[in-house]
Amino acid sequence: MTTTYNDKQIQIIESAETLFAEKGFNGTSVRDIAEKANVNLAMISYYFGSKDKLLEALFSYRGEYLKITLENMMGDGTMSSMDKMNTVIDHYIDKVMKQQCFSRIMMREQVLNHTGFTAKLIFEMKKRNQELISRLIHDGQRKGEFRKNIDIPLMMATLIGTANTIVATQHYYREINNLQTLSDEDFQKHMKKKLSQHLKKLFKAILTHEE
Amino acid sequence: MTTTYNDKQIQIIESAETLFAEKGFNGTSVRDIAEKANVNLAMISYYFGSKDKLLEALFSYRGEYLKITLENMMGDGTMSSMDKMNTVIDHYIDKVMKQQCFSRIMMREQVLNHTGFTAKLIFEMKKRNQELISRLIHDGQRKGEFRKNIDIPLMMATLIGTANTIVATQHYYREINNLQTLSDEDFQKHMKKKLSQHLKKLFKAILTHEE
Amino acid sequence: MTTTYNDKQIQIIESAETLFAEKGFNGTSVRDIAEKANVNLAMISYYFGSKDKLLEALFSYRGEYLKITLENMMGDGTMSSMDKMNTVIDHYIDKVMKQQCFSRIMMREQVLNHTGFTAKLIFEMKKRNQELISRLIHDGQRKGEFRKNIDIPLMMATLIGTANTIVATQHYYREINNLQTLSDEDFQKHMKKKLSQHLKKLFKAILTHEE
Amino acid sequence: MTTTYNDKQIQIIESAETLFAEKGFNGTSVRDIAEKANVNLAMISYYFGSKDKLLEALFSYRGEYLKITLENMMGDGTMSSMDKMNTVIDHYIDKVMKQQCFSRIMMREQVLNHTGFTAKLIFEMKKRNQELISRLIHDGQRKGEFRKNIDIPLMMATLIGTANTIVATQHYYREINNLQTLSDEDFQKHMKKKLSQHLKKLFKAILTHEE
DNA sequence: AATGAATGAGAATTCATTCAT
DNA sequence: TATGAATGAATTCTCATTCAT
Repeated sequence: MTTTYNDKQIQIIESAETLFAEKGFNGTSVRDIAEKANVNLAMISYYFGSKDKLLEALFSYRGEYLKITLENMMGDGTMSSMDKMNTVIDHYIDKVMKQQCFSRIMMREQVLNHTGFTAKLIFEMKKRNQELISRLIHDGQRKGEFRKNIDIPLMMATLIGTANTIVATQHYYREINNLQTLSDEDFQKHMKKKLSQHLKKLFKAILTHEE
Repeated sequence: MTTTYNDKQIQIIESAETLFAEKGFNGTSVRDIAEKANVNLAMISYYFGSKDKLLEALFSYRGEYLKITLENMMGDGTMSSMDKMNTVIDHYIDKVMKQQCFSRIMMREQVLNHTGFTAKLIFEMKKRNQELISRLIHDGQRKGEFRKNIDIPLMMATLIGTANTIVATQHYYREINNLQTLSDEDFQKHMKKKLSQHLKKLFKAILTHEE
Repeated sequence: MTTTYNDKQIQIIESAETLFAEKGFNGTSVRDIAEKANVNLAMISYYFGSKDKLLEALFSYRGEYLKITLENMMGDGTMSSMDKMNTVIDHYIDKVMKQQCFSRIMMREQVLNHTGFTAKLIFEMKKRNQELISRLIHDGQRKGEFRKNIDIPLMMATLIGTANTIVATQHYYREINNLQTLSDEDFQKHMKKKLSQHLKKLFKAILTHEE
Repeated sequence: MTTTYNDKQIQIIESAETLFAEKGFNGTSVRDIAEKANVNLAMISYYFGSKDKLLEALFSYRGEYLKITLENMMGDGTMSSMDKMNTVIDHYIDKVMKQQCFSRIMMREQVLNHTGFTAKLIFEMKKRNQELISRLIHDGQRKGEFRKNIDIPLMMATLIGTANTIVATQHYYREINNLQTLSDEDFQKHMKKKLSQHLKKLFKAILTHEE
């Protein structure tokens, strides 16, 4: 099922990713991509058929991430549900930060009235995540760790919305907190830690505090 | 400073808004806008100079909202800081839900590496909001209502990210919660109430709970 | 129903006609047409929407011919059926020779497995002509002028096939008959006369001779 | 002189023939042909050099037909000239019907202002046929079977034009005569018989009737 | 002998904008 | 003030062909 891409194709996909993140899908021309990827213009059609199909390829290239490790963890009897949730949070943050470009693209694309392949893919990712989280939460509720009446979609929106917003506007965050002196790497670490603490705190409040 | 627009111009701006929200800025052609607004194609260039300038016009048309009422409230000595914060939350939710199209556009545009007018405008909105919130929080801290060490940008990211994400993906929310039978209006009310409760709970946790 | 075209449009249509006749529809680029018509490349899309639509326009521009005069003649009680048929023949030859380019295009296009507008238009022309002829023939049969058992489609194929083939290969005809010394105009006249005599003779044989 | 083609080449040529007949030469891409022939794309260039050369190959592959049997018949002293002519007619019909695709292609290509190989080939075929027919007719005239003053090119145009037109538009013919219930094979036989009768009748009229 | 990968040239079309009126 | 007509530039994509292997 999972397509594998050769070096040239990956080169193209990753160049496209950067550009789509910077200028949007429609704002990026196939010419731009060819130039950035250092390949012949026609090669993009040759390999992917069309610009749309290239976007699809990008989604299947990036879409696989995350799944497996989390699903393994779910059955672990030694971890508390809250620990599991915190692991999920860290995994999600990790993903968003590792795939910043792709996250931007997804964030943008999900807002449009898409009907195509990507819309379906985004929907499926969402659903899969939703199901994972639901199971986790219901487990926690059964064990008495989590309170009843949790609005999962809202909770997810907080996870996704907060992480993506802060990453998308990280230069504001850096400026406001006077972190320009930090190296890029250190800043990323710093932001990641802060974001992790913040979201864990929020989730604790959502999952355990009585009204 | 604030430009006023005539009927034709507003017609154009609002048509553009809907289309930009649906199909993105680059995905919308000036022709589309002219058609939707029922005006002559050339009139758009005539009135706004260019498509970019039209986007700017949209931002200044929609950007004004919110400011004043909140600024008046700030000085009010009879309200607790938490009440004020809750009012801000409701105001923001209100804005996002009333201006769903515009919110989508902003969400999309803020992600791009813009260098133009809109980037500046978005930055200024953000800054103004940030300052408002900062004042409010520092007041609360001074009065002992709020705890120390609050990461304001992260908190803002949660407000903005959660609200926009849930609005942008409201059809998922509706489906998952089996709310298709509600009228559109009732669904909006329902979502708004839930979102308000959710965010207020989160803010309470952020602002008052000890680690 | 009948669209009217402005000067620019006619200029484009007629340039396209010549080129389509010379090099075929697919062998002609929009660029070629624009050049020949001395108009901007984009104007063709502007006026006709697409190359296909331009072909349609050509067909409706040229397709009207012939109809009316013949239909008037049909009711004429003073003419014999054979006279009427001879008039039809002359009209058809006239049309093919006046619209040589268009005739070539039709001849080519009718051979393809078209499914679009032009196929429908050709079919309708054929049908209309067929009906006209059928009425004429049945009249003649009722009056005892024509014999029974006439295969009308075959007869039509002879009319259409002979006229178009001779026109399409007129340079052979000219060469073989050593008519290069004639002026173009005189040659056309000559060919027309010969073709007319030939077809009338054939039709007389078809319509009146006993087996 | 006559090239022989190996299996792969014939596979390619015949696939090309079908496609050229369906969609025209310019409407058919080398990719289409490779796909239909189930061969590698590059093999077409490899074997034939270019698309144009492939068309030439098709013409020499199909062009040989007919010649020999007819030339043998010419010298036969036992047949009347009219019998010979009828044999030629049947042979031609046979050829057009057996090589329907190729006939369509020839019909289309002869209409274009070609200057290349195919134009020459078509011209030579025409000339050869013309000469054959001329000899036959002059024989008949010498023997008193045929009348004087026969316009051979016009007569040929009737043979070629009628046969090709009826074959190219056979679905009309079938529909109009309500022959949809016949099997394809039976319909072909029916059409062939009718066409043969029709043309023989016409030729008799041309060749023998006094004005 | 055969082919997968690659490409330059050119295809049709759409775009935002301009300009004469 | 408003607009129909027009256009240069850029878009995506397809094409026949080549070439290293």
